Amino acid sequence: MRELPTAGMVEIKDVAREAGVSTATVDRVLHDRPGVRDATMRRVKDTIERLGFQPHAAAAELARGRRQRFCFVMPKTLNLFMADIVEQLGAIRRQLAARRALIDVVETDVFDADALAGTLEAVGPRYDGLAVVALDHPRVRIAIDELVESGVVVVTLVSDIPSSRRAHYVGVNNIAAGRTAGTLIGRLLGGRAGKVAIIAGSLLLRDHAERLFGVQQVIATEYPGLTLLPALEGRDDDDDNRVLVSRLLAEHSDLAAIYNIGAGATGIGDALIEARRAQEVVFIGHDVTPQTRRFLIVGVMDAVLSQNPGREARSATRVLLALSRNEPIIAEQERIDIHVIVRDNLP
Amino acid sequence: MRELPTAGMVEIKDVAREAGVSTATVDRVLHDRPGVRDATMRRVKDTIERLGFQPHAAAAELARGRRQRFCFVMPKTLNLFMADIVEQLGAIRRQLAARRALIDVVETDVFDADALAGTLEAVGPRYDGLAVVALDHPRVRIAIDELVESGVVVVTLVSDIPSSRRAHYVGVNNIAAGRTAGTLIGRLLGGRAGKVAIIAGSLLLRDHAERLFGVQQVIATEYPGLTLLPALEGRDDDDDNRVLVSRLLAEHSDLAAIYNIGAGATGIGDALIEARRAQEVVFIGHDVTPQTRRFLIVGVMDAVLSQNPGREARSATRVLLALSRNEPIIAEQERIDIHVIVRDNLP
DNA sequence: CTGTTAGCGCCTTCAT
DNA sequence: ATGAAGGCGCTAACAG
Repeated sequence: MRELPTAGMVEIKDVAREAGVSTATVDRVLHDRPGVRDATMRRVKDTIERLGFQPHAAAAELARGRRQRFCFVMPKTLNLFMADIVEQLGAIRRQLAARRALIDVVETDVFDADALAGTLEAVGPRYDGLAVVALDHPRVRIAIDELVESGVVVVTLVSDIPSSRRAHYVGVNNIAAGRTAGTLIGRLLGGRAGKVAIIAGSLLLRDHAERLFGVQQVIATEYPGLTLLPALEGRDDDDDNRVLVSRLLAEHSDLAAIYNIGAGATGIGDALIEARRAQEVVFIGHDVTPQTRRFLIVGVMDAVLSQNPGREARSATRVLLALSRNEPIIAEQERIDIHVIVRDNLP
Repeated sequence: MRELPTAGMVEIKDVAREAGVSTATVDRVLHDRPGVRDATMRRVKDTIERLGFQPHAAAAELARGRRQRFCFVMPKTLNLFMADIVEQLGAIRRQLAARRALIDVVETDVFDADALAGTLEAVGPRYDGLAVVALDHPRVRIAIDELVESGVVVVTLVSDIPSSRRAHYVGVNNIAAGRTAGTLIGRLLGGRAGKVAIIAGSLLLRDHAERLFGVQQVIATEYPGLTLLPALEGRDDDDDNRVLVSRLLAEHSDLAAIYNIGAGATGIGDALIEARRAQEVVFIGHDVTPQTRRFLIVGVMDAVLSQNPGREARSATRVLLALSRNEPIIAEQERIDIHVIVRDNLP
């Protein structure tokens, strides 16, 4: 059993006394503020090290008395996944109130680059930090970069713009998600040959495009028996998807699998059931919703790839808080991973 | 865009003034402390509600000035997964120092009920909270219950004792994990018939026993073409496992799948490779380690079920902190879920 | 039952 | 370049 020294009992005044300076000087050294001779600085740093001094976080937070404002810029038409994030933000808001930080949510048309960029320009400057579901478009990138330039912390959420100067991306690696879907399809078909259909919401969205890229990679190179049909876009809409899939099923008697890249799983599942081919066709999609949950249980869907909306909301908030206070973030803690959900590990 | 009121600016003294009482009384009401007339209490609660008062967490923490000590009771012989948890605790320790809490780690023989119970009795009373990798044995349960009785917060970690009075269990639903393994095996075999072997570490461990139960449930009821061989115990040891699997492969030419419930994947994988049946036999195990990672990439393993050690360590810490301060925990945030990892979504 | 008051440990003017 | 002193908002001990 390891007995730690009664750590954390050391306070600034202890350091000050030991180093023969005032607490103000220790504070200056602690935060790399100017106005301290090099020699003094070194001496203070040494004693901090020697005594193992750790500033008391609560005391610092209280004394600083800063308040911060964050804004989440979300899609105007919330699908279930996005709605879930917004709902979680409600709970988070309460916690943040106790830390004197607040979050607003604004909704905008994320498919319209001008609208999105306009929103960012309009609301951004009023906040210390922004989380944005980003459309990867030059106009949006510029708006983000300008906010960053003016000192606003920006994180991208769910969909990234890697070329922008955003501080952090909260979301999964979507190429890996697509690859995972590809591998699952290949393995679940167990060598069977046939056609694989991909339904996306919109390939303008970077997350959808990346998933498509990933699944194509795997199917094309690892499963020569499978033929990828051209990706279809159903705007994440149940009705559109139902029509698309009904047509697919009619045209391809050897359709072996469907990968739904975005939302609108209900339309696809219903079309499969209607055609009585729900059991024979492998169907993989994203996000656990009441619909996909039911489809998994009855065997219409075979696997759902998911990211935890609550975790993403909390991660974005933590990152925003930390970065706007110039504190470091723990990368490992903020990694969002892809879940593979089957009937038996549904949350 | 929703404009929130400049929330959180309300302080205790505002509430006090509005309610016509002193700050001390507000504080009493806030914490349900005795010594307040019913009428006053109601009045204060109303104004708190009306003003939307939220106590400033940092100020409260500073004023209270409590320090807490926690202890993690871990297995003496650390497998990679447990070692990972301990390593993460090192990082967490630093964060906790800033909150004036500290954690010790003690290692003990968790397979020996007397030793484990003895350790709990010996070290427990010195701490505000304990996280225990628990062996489900009456002696251990009693030790835990007595600690709880004396006011120590106890959480079980990775392996639970549901019948004990522990405040919380940090870990996955192992029956669900076993069921997930069963479904993956069944689906990956795609209707092929054959035998399924289960290798456990020790069925005395509740987590192993539960996984076994789960996998048996699914295979027996959903995949009649598959025959479950009696579970073998390899003490999570590579050498033992290698011998067991070599023998299995020799005896059963129709061995279709292996589910490794505990550690020691290397021995199993090596035996499969040696027998040149690595590709044909479906091999599923637990926990991402350098070994299982390599097996996944080269196709010896088909899927790994995993729980994130860092997340579990942090969750246990958060829960201990919250409960020992009489704060609520956010269940959803503390849920540990089972990850299905294939080659393409390796972290 | 209720109010007064002195901190908690750090940060931040304002002097020196 | 350095120090002294007053708060930050809440809690707890002590009066009344």
